[in-house]
Amino acid sequence: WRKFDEILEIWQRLKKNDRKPDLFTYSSLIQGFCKSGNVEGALALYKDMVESEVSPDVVVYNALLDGVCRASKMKECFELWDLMRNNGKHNVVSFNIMIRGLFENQKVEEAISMWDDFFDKNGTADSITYGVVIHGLCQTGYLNKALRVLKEAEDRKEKLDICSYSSMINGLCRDGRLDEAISILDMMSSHGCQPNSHACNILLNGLILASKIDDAIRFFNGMLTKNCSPN
RNA sequence: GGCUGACUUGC
Repeated sequence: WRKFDEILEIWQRLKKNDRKPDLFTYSSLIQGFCKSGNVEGALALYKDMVESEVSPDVVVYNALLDGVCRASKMKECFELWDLMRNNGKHNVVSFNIMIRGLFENQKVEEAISMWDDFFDKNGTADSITYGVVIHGLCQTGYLNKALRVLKEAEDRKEKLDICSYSSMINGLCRDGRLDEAISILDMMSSHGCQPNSHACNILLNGLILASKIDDAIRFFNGMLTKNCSPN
């Protein structure tokens, strides 16, 4: 809160001295407001920036989009999204934020269709897109669809990273599909992603909670010989 | 110089 007052003071001094905040000033402040939960403040800054004829770029829009999603302001979210599409101010990060936001706000159908659209239109998914989609699908019970997304990405040799795999493993464990979880973990390094201790711990925990103690011990012994040593 | 994803266990 002290920092917040300091920022306000600096801001007022900036404005009083006729120093124009530039794109990056606005961008940093908007992000800061969003991250501290003050989306209204961020939107006010956005308005101020437009009035001052500093044109918001895709990073500013993305920060706002993420802010409204986290604040569950879905009406504002869709409005902003339309604006971004109409102005061509969106990129893969925008899609990642949107898909995550839709899943987080129980708009599962919308999240899935946004992903399908993106995918069909040859939007280039990055490893974060896969992480968001797989995590979202697992959290909402669409395990098989998540598995399909993962396998298809593997087949196309697309970038899947540790977050996609650990989400998938976590989802399978929580659904009691432990054998599949084990096989995903066993196979991931052959697809270019080394398991880390976080991923191994998720699986170990799943095995133990399911009382599969023998499997847990076998897996633990196997860890010692793989790249993921226990922490 | 500014934007997005896994959260196991313990604390």
